Amino acid sequence: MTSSSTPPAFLMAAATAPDAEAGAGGSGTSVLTAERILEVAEEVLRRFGPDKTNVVDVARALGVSHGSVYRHFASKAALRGAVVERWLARVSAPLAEIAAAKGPAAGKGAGERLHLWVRMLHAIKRQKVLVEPEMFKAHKSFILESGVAVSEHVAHLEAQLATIVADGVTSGEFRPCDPAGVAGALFAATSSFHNPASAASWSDPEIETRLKTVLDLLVAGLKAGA
Amino acid sequence: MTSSSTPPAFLMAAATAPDAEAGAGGSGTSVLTAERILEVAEEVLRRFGPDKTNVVDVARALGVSHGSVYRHFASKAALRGAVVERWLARVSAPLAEIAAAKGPAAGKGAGERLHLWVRMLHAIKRQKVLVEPEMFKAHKSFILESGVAVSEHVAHLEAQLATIVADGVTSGEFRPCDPAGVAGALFAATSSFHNPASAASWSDPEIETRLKTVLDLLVAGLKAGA
DNA sequence: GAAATGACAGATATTGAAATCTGTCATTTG
DNA sequence: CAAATGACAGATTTCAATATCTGTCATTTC
Repeated sequence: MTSSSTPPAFLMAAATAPDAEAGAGGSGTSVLTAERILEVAEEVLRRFGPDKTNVVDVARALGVSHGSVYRHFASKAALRGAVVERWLARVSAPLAEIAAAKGPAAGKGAGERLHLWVRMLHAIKRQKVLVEPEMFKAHKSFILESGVAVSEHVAHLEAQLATIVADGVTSGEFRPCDPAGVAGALFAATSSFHNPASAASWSDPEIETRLKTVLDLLVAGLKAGA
Repeated sequence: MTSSSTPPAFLMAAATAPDAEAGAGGSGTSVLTAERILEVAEEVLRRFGPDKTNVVDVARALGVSHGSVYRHFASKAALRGAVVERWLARVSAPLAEIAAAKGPAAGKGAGERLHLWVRMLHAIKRQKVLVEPEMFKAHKSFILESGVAVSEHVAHLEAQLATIVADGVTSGEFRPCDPAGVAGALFAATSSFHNPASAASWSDPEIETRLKTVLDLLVAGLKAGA
C-alpha cells in the first residue's frame, strides 16, 4: 500500500489495511456489499479527488449501475461520509492501543503515554496531509458540510485521552481532576498540532519542538496544579 | 464570575474609534493622505465586504479617481493589507496594555495577567466574528493570500506573551525557562480559542470553561514543572 | 511641476445556456 | 421476488461570451 516519504516508525501499525474481501469469491462476481462499495469508493476518491468523483464513477469502477449504489447508501453525501468514517476509524485505531496500554510495566507513566498519544496523533494527521492529499481534502470538505461523523470522531479521541488521564489520577501521577473535562482541554490545547485547519504550519521544522514544549507544560500542570 | 454572551467589559477599551481627522479642514477638501484612504477603505470594506469591494468604490467614496489611490498604494492587495494591519493593530493595543502592566500592586501575579491576556484575546476575536463579520472575512481572506502582515502580528502577540512569562520568571512565580519558546507554546496551546479557523466552536457555551481549564493547566505547568 | 485624471490593455469576474450529475422508480433480470 | 437496471426530472456544474476591474501612463489641472 501507500507508504512514501518517511513516516515515523510508530505509524506503521496504522498502515495495515483493507482486503477484507479479496478471497471471497471469483472477484467482481461476488454480491454487492456496502463494504465492497466503500473499498472501491475510497480508491476512486483517492484517484480522482473529492471534487471530481461522482457516483457514476464509483459504480463504473464496481461494474454496476449507479442505481445499485443507491440501494446501499441513501445519498452521495452518505457514501462520502461512510468513506471518511472508515478512514477516521483507521486513524483512531493505533491511538486506541496507546490509550488502552495500561499494563504495569508496559505503559510506563501516564505522562509518557500522553506524550506518545499526542505525538502519534500529530504524526498521523501530518502524514495524511503529505501522502494522501486527496483523502485529506475529502476529509476537510466533509467536515465542512456535515460535522456529525467528525464530532463523533473527536468524542472518541477525547474519550481515549480521558482514559489516559484517569489512569494517571488513579496511579497518583496526576493530581485529582475531572478526566473528561481535562481531556477536552488537552485536545483543545493541542489542536493546532492535529487540526487540519492548522496544517499549513506543520511544515515548520520547529513544530516538533513546539509540540514538546506544549506537552511538557500540560503534563507538568497535570502533575502539580489544577 | 459567569458572564457569558454579553461582551466582557474589558472589550470596551477596544471599541473606541476613528475620527482622527474629522476636525482637520473643511471636509473632503483636505489633501488625500494614505491615512484618509485607509479610513474610508475600511468603511467601504465593512459595508460591502471583501469580495464586493473594489478600488473604484473606495475612490468614489473618497471623491477622487481610482488612479489617485494608486499614488498611495501600489496595488489593491497592498491597500487591503494596510487596512487589515491597522485593524490588527487595534486588536493588539489593549493586549499590549495588559502585557506591560507590571506595576507592583497593579499587575498582581503573572499567572493572573496571563489568564487575563488570553481571555481578552479570545474575547476580542470572538467579538469581531460576531459584530464585524465583514472585516473578519477580510481578515481571513487576507491571511490566506499573504501571511506576511499576519505573521508579524503573531510575532507581536507572542512577544507580549513572552514579556508576561519573563516577568513571572523574574518574580519567581514561574519556573525558569526560555520565555520566547514558552510564549510560542502558550500561543499554540490556546490557538483554538483565538484562531479564526476555530471560530465555529466559539458558539459552544462551554467554551469559556474549557479555556479556563486549559489556562489553569498551563499556568500550573509554568509554576511547577517544565 | 506635483498631484490628479481618465482612457486604455490585460486580467478577473459574471452570467446564462448547455452539459453533467444526482436521486427516483417503473421495468427487467436471474 | 430480491436485486439490478437505465431512462428520466430536477439540481448542479461547466464553459465561453460578456462585462467589470486592475494597474498604467500620457495628458490635464491648479
